[in-house]
Amino acid sequence: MSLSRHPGFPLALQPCVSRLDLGATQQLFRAGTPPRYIHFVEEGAVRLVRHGRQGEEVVLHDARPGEFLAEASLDSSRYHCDAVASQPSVVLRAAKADFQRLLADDQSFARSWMALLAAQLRTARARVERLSLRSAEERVRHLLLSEGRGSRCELEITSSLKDLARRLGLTHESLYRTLARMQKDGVIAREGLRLRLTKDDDPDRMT
Amino acid sequence: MSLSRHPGFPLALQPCVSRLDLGATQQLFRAGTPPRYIHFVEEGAVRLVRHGRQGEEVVLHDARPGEFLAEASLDSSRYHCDAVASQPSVVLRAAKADFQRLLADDQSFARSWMALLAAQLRTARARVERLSLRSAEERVRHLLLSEGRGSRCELEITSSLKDLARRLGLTHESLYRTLARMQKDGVIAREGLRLRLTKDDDPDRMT
DNA sequence: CGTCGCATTGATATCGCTCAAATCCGGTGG
DNA sequence: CCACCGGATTTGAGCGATATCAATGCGACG
Repeated sequence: MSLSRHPGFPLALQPCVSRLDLGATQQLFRAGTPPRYIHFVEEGAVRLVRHGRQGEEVVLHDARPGEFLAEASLDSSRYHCDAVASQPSVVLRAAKADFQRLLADDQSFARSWMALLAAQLRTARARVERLSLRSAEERVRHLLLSEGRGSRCELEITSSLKDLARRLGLTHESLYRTLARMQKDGVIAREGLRLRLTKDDDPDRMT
Repeated sequence: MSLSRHPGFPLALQPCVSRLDLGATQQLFRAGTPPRYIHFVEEGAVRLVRHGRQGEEVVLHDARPGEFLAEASLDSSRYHCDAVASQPSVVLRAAKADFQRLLADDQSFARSWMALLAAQLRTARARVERLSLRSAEERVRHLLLSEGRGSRCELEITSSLKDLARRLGLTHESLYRTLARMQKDGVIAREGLRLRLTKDDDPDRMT
């Protein structure tokens, strides 16, 4: 089997792996079913969603190339969410048993796996904190300050602004208006999908 | 040393642990310094804060009892944020070296550590999902459905309703009103701090 | 008692949601 | 090459849910 590799995919796991090609909106697994594989996004994007009563969907996570899927479900008996490709995607998968054997046998693999879990936990908690903010502008600022790079907190939006709005718990209209207002007020600068804070004039600076 | 235990704290780690009492606003560690301990909140609350250039602070997370602090710092050479007690708190800590030795030597501890990370990841994502709901009533229903016990999703509130409101991303006034309305409408029943759903005429309930 | 914090309810303001419409842009087919 | 289409982006108007401000009752605690 020809297995082209993403750099983030563990070498040790490659012998056990198989590939899946998913069309957009194609489902990978479903909430309530028992997990039998560990999945890895090689190309595209796979969305973890849960559905409310009226069919409203909540995006728990949008996994991009280089990420594992539903790490949290590995040791539970059922998936707690649906996984759907949000665009044509390529996914690698390995049997759960193979993965667990590797965790037990390969010390360094286990370490990097724990690091990965911890990193995802951090970002999830940052998101909780972000969604606790009441105003749209504060959420945008929080996003830039916590995920932006460099002294200006520059951030390249990888998805559409519409998708970003949903991740921020806003409607896309609100996000558009908020970004426009922040830009007009000189708080941020925008070049296409690249955002950054503009203000570095420290009001408390003496002399 | 008398080491009273939070149920979430791993048994195997207890011999290496020491306690810290923190006053409100007392700092536990600082961004940029190398991590030397793993921390666990036993009582109170510890806030992870990152500072912008004008001293504006962004709360990345407010760690409550039963949570580890900055688990991801195990692999990085420096903390990426400050940790400050937001109220008088009790924190357990173990030397990073002890912790890592235990992870490497004790297979079952490593497994339970990964399970703990995964469980915390799940609850964090459940909170993200909850905060993505737009109405106060939906958030309360989500809380009961995802954390309640039994067929009626009974839930005992351990903190004050005021604190609960903050975890739900609401003001306490809104929560009071919402609970009162849901009770009047017969959606929930309330006995003090015990809540439960009264009717389950929900056709597509998940569980 | 007096004080402090939680719980509760009322009145009003405000921000984001909803519905609606115009524009832009990339892709697609004639 | 151009007309058309669908989705993203943007702006407008109005409404409603939640925040905000305010007042009161209540229980704990010194």
